[in-house]
Amino acid sequence: MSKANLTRETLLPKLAAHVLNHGLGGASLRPLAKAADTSDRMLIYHFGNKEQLVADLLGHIAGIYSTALDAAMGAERPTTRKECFDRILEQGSHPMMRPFMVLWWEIVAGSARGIPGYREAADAMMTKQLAWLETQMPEDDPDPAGGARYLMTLLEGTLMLGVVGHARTASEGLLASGVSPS
Amino acid sequence: MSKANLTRETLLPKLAAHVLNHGLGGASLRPLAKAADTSDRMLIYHFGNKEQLVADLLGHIAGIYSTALDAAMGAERPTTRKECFDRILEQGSHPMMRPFMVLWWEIVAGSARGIPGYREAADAMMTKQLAWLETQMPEDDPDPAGGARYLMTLLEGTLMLGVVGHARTASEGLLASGVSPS
DNA sequence: CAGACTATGTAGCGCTCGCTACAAACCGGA
DNA sequence: TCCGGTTTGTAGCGAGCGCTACATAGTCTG
Repeated sequence: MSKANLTRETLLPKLAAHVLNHGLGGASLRPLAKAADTSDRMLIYHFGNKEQLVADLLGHIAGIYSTALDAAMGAERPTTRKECFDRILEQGSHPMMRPFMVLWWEIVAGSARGIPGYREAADAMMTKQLAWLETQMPEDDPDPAGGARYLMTLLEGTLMLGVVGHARTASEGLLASGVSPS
Repeated sequence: MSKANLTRETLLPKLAAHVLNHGLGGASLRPLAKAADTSDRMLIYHFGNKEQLVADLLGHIAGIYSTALDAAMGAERPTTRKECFDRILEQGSHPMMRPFMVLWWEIVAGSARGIPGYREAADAMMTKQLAWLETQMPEDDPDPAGGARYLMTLLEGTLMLGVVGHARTASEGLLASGVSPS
């Protein structure tokens, strides 16, 4: 195995890939190490302890999410809030995003429980998403800032309901609200 | 220690109390047993294995939630959607509800990850909450069913944003939507 | 009272956990 | 070339995990 350049920076992408596929809470050092072609011994050496590793990993994942949003910045803006909402919801429901969404709820749960590092990562990702959403608001929207926050609240509620098998509840609610059809 | 009447039914309330204070995912048999004044040996004896214990526990907790909602059914209904939303949000934000909310996000995360038993419990709780919310809608609401679903989506989004430190984002969004002044 | 079945205590199995002790390999500068 | 620091491998520690084997106490039925 190539032992070249074993640093936090080269390890984090492989660790992130493993965590996206297998979860964060249940991840232990030895499987993580194997996923990064190294040993638990070296993970502790480079990160100090597991808590720091998880914190760094969450920061790295938040960074990935941020750059993914930057890359997804559409050229042409939607013309209505409804269109804006539908577009971002569809993007979040894309199968490619599934591992990320599964991990996301784990981060929310960790944030609620107060596990070190989780809250910060979750906050960063939401802040980024909000900023991104503001840029995606219709150009002629009377209140882009407030509208983005409103849409984001609706969006997160929709995603949560979807996760627990109540996607229909959300879509019927959105239909009644006039924000989104279907 | 009183060894009287050691059954699933007498065990579950004590187990639920422990889980509400210490989390579900990280809970292991021996601390759970101590919280219920018994031994890990007996937990396995009565539930078969840990997975079944967790499933039963989630069912029990969903039941607790359901009866709590029944008890919280207000005598006089709100007169506007905004009032309805504010009232239920305030109730959900009550400090007494905190352990339950923390556990809730763990259930959502487990549901997203597909852990057996989580999805069913989450679904049951949301279904119950929706039914409850429908009864709390203003009497003259033009579309109580759709309105309840809309408010619920907004509510869940608000709660999630609150958990990750974005309560302001949600309240500003609600302000812009006209549903809640905050 | 005999026997069967249920309920419980004690002890421990094999495993994984995060982490560490110790030594060897490597590598740059004197 | 030797030397000191950085990086890595091997082995293992103590603890906790879910779960089981085995024996025993209690209880109910015939």
